[in-house]
Order: sequence, then C-alpha cells, then structure tokens
Amino acid sequence: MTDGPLEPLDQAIARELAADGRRSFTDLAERVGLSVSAVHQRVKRLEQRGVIRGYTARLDGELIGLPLTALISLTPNDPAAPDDYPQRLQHIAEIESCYSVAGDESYVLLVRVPSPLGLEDLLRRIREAAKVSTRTTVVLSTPFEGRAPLL
Amino acid sequence: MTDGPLEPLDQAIARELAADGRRSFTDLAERVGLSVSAVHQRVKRLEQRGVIRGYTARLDGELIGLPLTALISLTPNDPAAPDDYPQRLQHIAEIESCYSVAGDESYVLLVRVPSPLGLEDLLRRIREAAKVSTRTTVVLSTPFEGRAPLL
DNA sequence: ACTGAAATTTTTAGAAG
DNA sequence: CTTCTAAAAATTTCAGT
Repeated sequence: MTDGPLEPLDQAIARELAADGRRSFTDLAERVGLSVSAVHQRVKRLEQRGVIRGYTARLDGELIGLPLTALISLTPNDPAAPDDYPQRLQHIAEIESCYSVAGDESYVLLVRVPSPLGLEDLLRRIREAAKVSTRTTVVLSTPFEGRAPLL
Repeated sequence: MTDGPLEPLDQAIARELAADGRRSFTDLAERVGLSVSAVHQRVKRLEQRGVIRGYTARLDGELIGLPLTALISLTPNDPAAPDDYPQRLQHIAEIESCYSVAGDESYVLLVRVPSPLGLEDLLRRIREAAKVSTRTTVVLSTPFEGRAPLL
C-alpha cells in the first residue's frame, strides 16, 4: 500500500462525489474552495489511486423488476476444498455483493431477484456452482441503503 | 402511476448508468441507439419516476480510512415496543444500509468503521439508540460489492 | 500544487417534422 | 421519436506563478 490517510481536501471531494456522483467540477470547486482545474486534477488522481472505484446510478429494485432482496449465508459442503468460492459465484449476475465473513458461515451474499421462484432457482444455482449449503434471510423492506460513508 | 415493467430502451439506459454513472448523454445515445434528445428525455423521466434514485461515487473503504466492514443483526430488547428502529438508527452515519428482515432477527445493518475500537463504540451507540441486542459478523474481505443489477 | 484562460465537448431547451 | 438550432455550462488541456 502506498499512501496514508486522505488529505482533508480529497476527503471533501470524495464526500461530495459519494453524495452525488454527477456533481460537476465547477460545483465541486465551489464547495471545496478550489479552482476548477485543481479539483479536476484531484478527482483524476483519486480515480487513478483507486480511492474512487467508479460511479454508479442507484436504481430502485421495485421499479426495475427486482423487488425481492435476500441475504444468503454460505457454508462449504467440503471444508477441505480450496477456497475459490468468489470465482465460482461471480458469473451469477443476481449476486450484487459477496462478503467473506468471520463466524459460523464463510460468505454472505446480497442478491436481488424478481420473485420467490427466481430466488429458488438462484439458490439452486449457487449451491451447484459453489458446492455450498445456504441459509437465506429474506429482506422485507429497506429503510435505507447505500448511504455515503462517514469520512 | 403508469408503472409497468421497464421498456427495453429504459432498461438499457438504466443498465449503462448503473455500470457508469457519469456516462454522458452523447455516449449513452450511441450505446442504446437513440438521439441525444431522446436519451436526455428518458433519463430525466427515469430520475423523476424514481427508477434512478441518484448517482454516487463508489469509494474504497480501505483507502478512505474505513477498513472494517461488519454486518450487525438486531433483536429488540422489548418485543412489544413500537417498531421505529430505522428512525432511531438513521442518525448514525456509520450505518450504510439498514434492512428489515424475516427470521430470528428483525434488522440487519451494514456498517463501516475505522477500527475494532470504532466498532465497539458503534455497537454501544446502536444498542443505546434502538434498545436492541446485537449480533455482529465481521467482514474479512469483499470479493465484490455493488455490482450492477441484472435488468 | 494551484490559478486562470482558451479550446472543445456536453448539456439543456426548444422548434418543427 | 427524429433532426436541427442555439445558448449556457462543463470538460479538458496548458501556460504561468
């Protein structure tokens, strides 16, 4: 790893872009008190350093036809098998996030599907692709999600 | 509301913006095969309908000083108490997402903190604010996160 | 590393088919 | 929806401090 903690100015820029990923350099410049060029430079550097991993539109699951969210915990069927689960799972597009976790289970997946039947099929594919047992927690509602980090 | 399932063109636009939230209208127009005006119209409509909830930069937790991610399951101390947990928790900035879930526990939180000590303090604040018991699952690594949805 | 300015591209709105 | 127009705004580069 290269650098220490973020400078306050980079922090401010990152915070603004986390809150609104389409904020213009002009807008950012005013908010953080730098010239447009300076902000531009810093943003490009933040992107190159990997501090900013990318930009994304946040979509409403209900409105895009994926109203069912679930958390799926994974337990390896064969504890001696090599741990290449993420690789085995990454081709499954319904899996939005994959976390390796400490605890009884090895991984937790966040998934989105159109329906209970879609979830059933997804579970089958996950078990088959990764040779795991699954424990599913259905999300009933999402009071909030993906809020900007503290910084 | 005239909310049917998303038209294929809106789907394509939403998919592109989920993959890169800063894509220009010019760029989008080429990719989905419409004029810039038409794309502009559709994007604005998607934003207004709430299909697109917003745009955000995705930041690297390690590089912004929040290397520790955890999933926290919540169980109410008093099962008879009114269910206003999200409201009681939303002021805590370390909580990125809050899911109401079916199962043994009532909520699952995704949080980011600087350190184990930060997590300890966060847990104390969550228990105090919401009058809940917590069960914490520490995230060891994140093979992938926040991938674009299927559509 | 920042400022200021210039050149280019994009955004945004509207008119007309 | 398309194309066209046009002004305003943003992006991007670069010389100068």
